[in-house]
Order: sequence, then structure tokens, then C-alpha cells
Amino acid sequence: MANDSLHSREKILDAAEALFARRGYTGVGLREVAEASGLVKSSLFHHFRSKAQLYCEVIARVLDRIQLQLAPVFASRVGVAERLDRIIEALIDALAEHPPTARLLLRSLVEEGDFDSAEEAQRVDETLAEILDGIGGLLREGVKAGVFRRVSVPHMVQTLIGATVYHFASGDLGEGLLGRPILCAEEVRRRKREIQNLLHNGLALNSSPQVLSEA
Amino acid sequence: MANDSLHSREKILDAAEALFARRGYTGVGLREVAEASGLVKSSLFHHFRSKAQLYCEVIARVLDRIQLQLAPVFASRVGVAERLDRIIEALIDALAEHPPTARLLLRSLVEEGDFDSAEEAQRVDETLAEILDGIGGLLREGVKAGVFRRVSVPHMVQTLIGATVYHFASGDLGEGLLGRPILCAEEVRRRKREIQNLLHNGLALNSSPQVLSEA
DNA sequence: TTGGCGCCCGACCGATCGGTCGGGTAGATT
DNA sequence: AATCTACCCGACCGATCGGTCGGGCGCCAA
Repeated sequence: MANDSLHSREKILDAAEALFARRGYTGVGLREVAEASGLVKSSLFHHFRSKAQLYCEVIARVLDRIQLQLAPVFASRVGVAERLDRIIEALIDALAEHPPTARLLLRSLVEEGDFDSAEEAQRVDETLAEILDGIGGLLREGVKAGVFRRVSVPHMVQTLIGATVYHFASGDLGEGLLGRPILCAEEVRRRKREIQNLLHNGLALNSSPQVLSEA
Repeated sequence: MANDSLHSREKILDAAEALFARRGYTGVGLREVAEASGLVKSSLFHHFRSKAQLYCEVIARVLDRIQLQLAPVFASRVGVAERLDRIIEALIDALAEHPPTARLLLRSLVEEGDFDSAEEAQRVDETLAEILDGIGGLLREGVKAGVFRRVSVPHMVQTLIGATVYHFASGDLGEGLLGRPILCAEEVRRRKREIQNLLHNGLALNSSPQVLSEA
């Protein structure tokens, strides 16, 4: 039954996503993925050509989910400042409502792209580029319109990734700093507020001198 | 000769640092570390008890290096705002002047702490805690003194880690965004400026309303 | 000269890795 | 009833994993 097949496929993807997020690509064995999916290792190869392809599909699924949540915000026709606010909110929602996402993403960003030139890897790169272009374009628009300070757009994009993806991937360390689970509703709300406030102030046109100290 | 031994030890640590940074703990084999050190696998065990201990020592060395560069800034008696500026500068210097540092650090933060309760792992945790306490204390001091906005200190610490460590660990992705090597002198200088400016504005006491939009 | 010691090596260990293969079973098609 | 197809399994493959062991080589003290 095709339904069962899809069911198995998704179970594999779910299990692999959780495992890859926790211990990384090389840290997870296919036997483990299979067991967590209620299957046997050799059965995985009926759904995926190789471990690398499975990994790519996991990443692609995660990126697609995120892009799906960001797309309507990008398309909305409100002011740039509010659009940026909503992007932050949507991005954090996407990262928070599905725990493995942030870790998986951060890992895939840091991991060396040693995955053989597959079409899946290319789709991953494209989706990622779309998301980043969206954020970068938003910032550029704000700067050009004089709503934001004259910041370096690529650097600000990097900062935003770090402020969101890293935070929700920081696991025990972040939990130790916060004193409570990173994903609890209140801390998620606070994270949104903190980042948004930081941007409201940090991107605002400043009347004060840029450089305070020059040792 | 003890000199040769120390020499071998450091060569192993150097090789392991570069390799772990690039492909992670589970992604690197001891044979590879040995070969890069000009030795043979079994020789590694004369200097380190296990792979896990080697990894811990690598991380510890990196953290010690960073703490060594931050310590004088923490001890300096200038104003909080300028001290924060210099912390950012020193931290970015530490991350930039030794390429594997950021990746290694980011990986160790995300990696599960599955390293058996060794003394080395404990020392790593202590050093890390000292650094984070230093930054957190600095922020707290600034907020209490009324120099900084009333931000959540733990969240701001997280943001700073993301803005610094993540950026210099982002590899190809960051390089693609910037359009040139992350570690080239000009981009390193720009990174410092961007983060410092973001903080100058973002931490400043604001007269404007905190929340711009509430959809 | 002779031990002892620090350092290093090659050979070897059991376990696990990603991946293949052939066969078995259930449901749909003809 | 026969066939086909999708799905899954157990057995097996060569390679590599982290780690152990015994011995060899060179230096230093006695």
C-alpha cells in the first residue's frame, strides 16, 4: 500500500531528523535510524539511495518548512520595519515549534559540504539562498528607504542567523544561561521580544556618534 | 627527550584541532589525526588516554586561549560601554587569528556532552563558565548602572555568542554572503565595527517605544 | 657496560560502519 | 490462478572504527 510506504518514509525522515540533530551526520548510524523507524537497516535503502541522500532530504524538508512559514511574511505589503519584526517572529516560531530544527540547521551550515553533487544538495542550497536573499533584500530595502541605519547587509544577516538559529541550537549551554528550558513558551516569547527590541534600537537611525571608544 | 615529547603532543593537538573543527568529533578518525601529526595511531595513546580525552584537551586549549585574551579586558577599569567594546574586539581577534577556533567552539557547544565525566571535561566547563560569567557580569553591571537598556542578560549573552562565534564558524555560507573570505583583515575589522555599532545603538537607553508592531 | 625509561611502531582485536543481495510476503492487476 | 510490484527482512561484504599489546630504538643515569 502506497500509504504505508509514505508512512515509513516519513517515519524514517522523522527519526533521522531527530538523530542527526542530536549527534550529527557522522555520529549517527543507519542501524540506529532504522531501529528508531521500526525497520531494519537494509529497508532504508528502498526509500533512500544512501545515507548522504537521506541526510539531504532531511535538511531539505527542514528548510522547506521554514521557507513556507516565511514566504507569506515576505509577500506581505506592510512597512519594512514591521515586516522584519514578523520575519523574526515567524523564524523563531519555526525554530521553536520543532525542536530538532535549529540544531540540524546549524550543523548543516557548519558541516563541510562533502555531499556528492546530488540534486538534493542543490535544492537545499537553492532554498537556503532564497531565504537568505529574502532577509538580505528586506534589510537592503530598509536601508535604502532610510528606515534602517546604514549597516552592512551581509553582516546583519549573519548576526540574525546567529541570534536565532544558534540560540535555539545551544541546548544545555543556553538552558544553563536562561535557567529554564529554551523552548518553554515564555522564553520563546522573550527571545522574540529581545531580538526585536535589539533591532528596533540597533537598526534605528542614530543621532549619537557611531564609535564610542577608540583605544 | 622531553622536548620532543612536548613537540609531538602539540603537533597532535594542532592536527586534532584543525580536523575536529572541520569534520567534528565523530567525523575524524584517530588514524587521520596521527598521520597529520607525523605519527602512527597507536602512538597517540602515549600522550592521551582516549579519543575523548584528546578532544577535551583540544577544546580546553582553545578556551584557555580565549580566556587569556579576554582576562585583561575584564580586569581593566574603564567604563562598562568601552569595556564591552574591547571584549568584542578581543573575542573577535581570538576567533579570527586562529581559524579553527570558532568552528571548534560552535561544534562543542552544540555537541552533546557525552564525554565521560573526566576532569578535562570539567575544566572545560569551568573555563567556559568563567568567560560567560564575565560577559554576563559586564552586561549586568551596565544595566544596573543605567548605561545599558534593561535587556535580558542571558539572552544578550546568547546573542553575542551567535554574533561572534557563529559568524566566524559559518565557513562557505558566510563567505558567500560576504563575497570574500571571512577572515580577511578588512572583513574582520568590519565585523567588529558592525557588532559594536549594533550594541551601541541596541543597548542604548531608548526614548522611543520598545514595541513597534503588534499584529 | 648495563639497565631503566620515554617514545614510537606494526600487528592485532572485536565492534561497527555504509551498502549489497536474494529471497519472502501481501496486495493489486490481468 | 498467475503475475507483477512494492515493501521488508536476514545474512553477508570489505573497510574502518577506537583501543591493546609486545617489542624496538635511543637517551640518560649508574
